[in-house]
Amino acid sequence: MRIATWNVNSIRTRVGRVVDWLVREDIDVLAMQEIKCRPDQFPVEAFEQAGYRLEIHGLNQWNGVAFASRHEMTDVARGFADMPGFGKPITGQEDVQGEGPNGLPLEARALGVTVGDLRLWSLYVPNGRALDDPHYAYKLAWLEALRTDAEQWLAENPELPLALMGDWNIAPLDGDMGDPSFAVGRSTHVSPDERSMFESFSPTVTDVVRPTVPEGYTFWDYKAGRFPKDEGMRIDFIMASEAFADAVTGASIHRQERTGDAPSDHVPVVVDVDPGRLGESYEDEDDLDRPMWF
DNA sequence: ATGTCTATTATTAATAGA
Repeated sequence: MRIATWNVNSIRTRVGRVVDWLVREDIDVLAMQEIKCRPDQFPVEAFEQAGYRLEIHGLNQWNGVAFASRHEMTDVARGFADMPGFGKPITGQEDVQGEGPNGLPLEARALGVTVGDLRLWSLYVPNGRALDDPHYAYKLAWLEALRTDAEQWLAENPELPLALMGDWNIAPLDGDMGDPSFAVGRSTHVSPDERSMFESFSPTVTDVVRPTVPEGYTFWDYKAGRFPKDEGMRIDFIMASEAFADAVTGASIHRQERTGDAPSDHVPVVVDVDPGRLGESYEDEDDLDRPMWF
């Protein structure tokens, strides 16, 4: 079972490339971010003809998250319970769809689905823009709410195979930052508060890609030749619970997808999961090759 | 090199966001 996350930077611009990649790489489930469209604008036919179902959460031309899956998706959640909104306070007259616990309009940044035993989230963490920008406080509050809710999901079910996948807009380690326009400790994505916030997700969820792929970026800005100079950033992550992590058999970052005609500025991040290693299969009589610590 | 992409509004040029 191959599960992936990819910030596609407009699905309408990228549909051919994304579907080709899904089929070529034999991907079962893809979490997309920055689809930049509403569901009625999403190019569903190309995915369906390739054998994928879709769940789409898009409110306007900004943000937007979605799943493409070869398998049935259930328990679809648009946003998580404590997710804050952003913008002008809602007075009741605006054309907004949803209001956060802070009374501000919700953005399309989180979509949860269940596939088999797996609980999967496609997440587009707010960028932050600048340390003194209101979007920066929003970023930290959004992440804190996500961590709070994720901790609760796992408190209710410690064996839940949960993955929080997407564009986290944080480069946790110095080696994850190769873009000289970001100063470690003094810019967004690499500030102490953002890195502390990222660290605070552990051990609830941990990075299941880095153990297999210790180095490499997932994003290169379009500007200033960042890709040819390999001045990128590692900001896309698959963060998973212990039950999920125990079933991971491999991982990869598809750097090649930053090349060629009209690439996204992000590349896909992939994990391979062995469903036989998940908790529901422990009782299977033929599952005798499972690790003995189960 | 205020560097490049995207989408929208309004009309082939401007704006805004990342």
